[in-house]
Amino acid sequence: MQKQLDKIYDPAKVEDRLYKFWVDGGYFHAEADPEKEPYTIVIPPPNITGQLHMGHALDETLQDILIRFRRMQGRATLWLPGTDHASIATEAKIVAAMAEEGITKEDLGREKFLERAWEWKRQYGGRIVEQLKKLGSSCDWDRERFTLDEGCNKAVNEVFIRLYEKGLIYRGERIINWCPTCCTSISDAEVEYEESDGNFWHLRYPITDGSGYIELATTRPETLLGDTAVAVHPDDERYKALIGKTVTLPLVNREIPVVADTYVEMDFGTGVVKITPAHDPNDFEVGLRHNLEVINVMTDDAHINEKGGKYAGMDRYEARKAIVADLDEGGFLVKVEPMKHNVGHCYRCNSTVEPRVSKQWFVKMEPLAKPAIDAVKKGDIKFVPERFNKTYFNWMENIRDWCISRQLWWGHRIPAYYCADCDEVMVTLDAPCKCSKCGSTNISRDEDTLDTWFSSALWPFSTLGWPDDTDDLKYFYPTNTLVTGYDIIFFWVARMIFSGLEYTGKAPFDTVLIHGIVRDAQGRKMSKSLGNGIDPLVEIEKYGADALRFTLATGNSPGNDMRYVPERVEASRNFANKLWNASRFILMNLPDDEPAAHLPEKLSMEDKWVLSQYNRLVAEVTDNLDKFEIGMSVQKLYDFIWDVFCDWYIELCKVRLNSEDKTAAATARAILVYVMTGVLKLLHPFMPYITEEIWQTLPHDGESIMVSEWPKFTESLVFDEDEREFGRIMDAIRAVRNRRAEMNVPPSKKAKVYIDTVYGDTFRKGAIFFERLASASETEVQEGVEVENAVSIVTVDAKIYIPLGELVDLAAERARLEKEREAVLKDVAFVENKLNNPSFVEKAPEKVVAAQREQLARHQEKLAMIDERIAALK
RNA sequence: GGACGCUUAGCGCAGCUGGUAGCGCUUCCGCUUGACGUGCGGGAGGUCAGGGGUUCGAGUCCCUUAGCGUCCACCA
Repeated sequence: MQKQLDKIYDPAKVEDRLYKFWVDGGYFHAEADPEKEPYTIVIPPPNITGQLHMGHALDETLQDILIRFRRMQGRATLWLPGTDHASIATEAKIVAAMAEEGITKEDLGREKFLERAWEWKRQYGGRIVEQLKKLGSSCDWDRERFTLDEGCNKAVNEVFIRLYEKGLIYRGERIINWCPTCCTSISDAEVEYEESDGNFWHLRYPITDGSGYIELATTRPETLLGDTAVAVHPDDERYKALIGKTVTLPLVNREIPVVADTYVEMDFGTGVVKITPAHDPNDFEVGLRHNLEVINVMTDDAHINEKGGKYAGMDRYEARKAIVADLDEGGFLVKVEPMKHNVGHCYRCNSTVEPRVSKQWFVKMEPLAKPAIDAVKKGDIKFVPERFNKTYFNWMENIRDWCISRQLWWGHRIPAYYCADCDEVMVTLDAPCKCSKCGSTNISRDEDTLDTWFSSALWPFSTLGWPDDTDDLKYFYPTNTLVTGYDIIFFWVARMIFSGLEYTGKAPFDTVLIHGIVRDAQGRKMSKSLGNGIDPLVEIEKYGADALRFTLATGNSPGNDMRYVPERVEASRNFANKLWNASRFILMNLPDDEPAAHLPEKLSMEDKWVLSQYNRLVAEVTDNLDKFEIGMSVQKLYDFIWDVFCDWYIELCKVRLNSEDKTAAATARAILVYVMTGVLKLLHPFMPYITEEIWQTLPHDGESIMVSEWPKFTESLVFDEDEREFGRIMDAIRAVRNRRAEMNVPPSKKAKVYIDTVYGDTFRKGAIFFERLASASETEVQEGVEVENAVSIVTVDAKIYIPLGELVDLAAERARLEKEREAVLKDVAFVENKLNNPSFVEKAPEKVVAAQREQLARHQEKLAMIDERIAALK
């Protein structure tokens, strides 16, 4: 059987086949195993409406790296996947689709609408899941969940009822953010503020007793219709006399009081504020303090309602125009001042949000926030990087009650029932057949559903069976790492933390690994409107999933944004190809009956060198992954594989592989397979496909690399002395190459290399490599040897001569040596300077001082050799 | 108004607990070297944004200034 691989790695031929192999093998599936330590990640469930984008690709890649790493370490590893019902986004899509057919939600009715929504979910909800698979994500698909499935619904109801009974969920009339397009309330977190150009309309309201006017200013003149007071600061001398009097509201002719409230800033505007309790959160508070009437003047779709008199029926902006015109005409408009101010927009549809009073359900946050803050303070939960603690604290410490009811149908329906006769509110799991208070059967269920994030907040435990005390919950919960972007800390992470603590008594995870967003090559956010998004699936098709993953994992540090530069994916693709060809080389040299990776008894200097380097790599990569330093670990793998293994070790091995010495060749093969196998394992979490494909082709034990054992650092495989020894050879080879390149000698022009060194044994062992790697025709190692008419090269360890015949120019040789001497002198001076500084020697750690002394000795040795050589040339 | 981040080679980025600056791409020179030209060898390119401080020693810690960016709050 001749093992043959293509010259170029073609991911398309490999990926789907291997993914199927993994799924069929059940390697992604996790079971509670008391013998093992669990490791759990729950996926941030992507919206069913979504398409895979680079943000997902990054998020999934990081998770899969951690998951595959821990799985190979022997942990019972669960990556729990699923999707989010995304109430607003999904409902909006379905409503839009229906609009094309000319039907509305109301036409269909709730039940029919939901049927349609589920049908839509069945059709499109699976799309994103299939896309996740393309990345190579090793999720346990047997446990796939949906935030609106039965289990999640059970958890949601349980939580709602418990919190209600505890008094932490309440229903009340409060100012909420209303999206007139989505026609629902949204939470504070769902409002995005954007600075925009507006006007500051200065108005004057006549004082009812005829004594004049009071001037004030507003950015939303249409809310005048709902004004129920005018406020001034109690200490404001200008207006003290007016407090307690009334003014007559222009256009409306309502008599409203002038109240004193410290909320008013005397220095801002005229120091007078019109108070519209129904349409501004601050005004609402003022209204409560002064017992003001609350007049809601707007409809659900932001038109003026019947309370607005002649303006009723107008859109809010039409009304604004009309009112301003009427005010002007009536002499109530003093001036219009252009002004920039922040306007809130719905994070889903970007409509301008309308603050308004509405009867909604809220979660009382203060008692929940406190333990959630403590959990992070105590270190039960760690943010990586740590700076996000601050973001989190800042939000949690200033949090307001969470508006959780939504005027939507697609979502978890609120388990509250109302008696039409006595207004009793009943919050229960099962619909009551009669009122618990008056016995009436005239009962109806709350029409509203819950904020999507209410169910997402329970995700780490609802997916494991909570509220039932299941075996899975006991074993896999609390989960370990949560991986997500900083843009979602408030929406999701914070809410999972207080939810987990409140309902399960445990922090839902111990670490939150935060990543940034993936931007385009120019650093712009990828967006639909800009059309600058890069489709991960297209990239996978072009370069392979491994290359994409590798790119996203490289040069990326936690919490920071990154740019997606096409050249980088190419570099990753090239790296995959490099690895592929290295394995191709090894395979070409392997007999059919080659045993799986093992270490032979008798190792050469270069074997020990590479094993040492490899072994250190194992330690470092493992350590980096333990600390979530993913970018660093991947960089080290890249450097080792390309530089140490391919450019050096494979080249070195060619000598033995081609020699007559069968034992030597076998040793080289064994080390090649050993290191390659180990490196494939270390690389597997980052590049799962190619590593599996190669691993399967190489001699191996076990079914799949993904369930093979993660390499362990082995003390006995550190060979300091051999590393040092081989380092001398490498230095010398590099010096020879360097000199030849400098002199423009083509590799085809070979010449004998003479080496004068005190490290005779080392250089005799390494002599052959000068032929392989430094264009030597033959190599002679001899202490004190001197060669006439040769190019000379000095390293710290050796003087090297290459008789290059007509190319040798002794004057140039001398000049070059003089130049080199200058450079070494500088090095000597630099180190000497340090060592001559008494406070350095005194205060610096011994290790550092010793290292500097050694450094100096090396510089001096080199200097001495250069001097000798210069003397000889004279 | 508050908080945070970034500023390192032409470009994109690393740089962990402070000890004479690294990677990829680009660029220049050379190479049909029996794994790979998606490659090999060699080179050029940086007063680590400015200023101050701590320290024997700072890209790395502290203060400060500037530019860019993000988040939170929000004065009607």
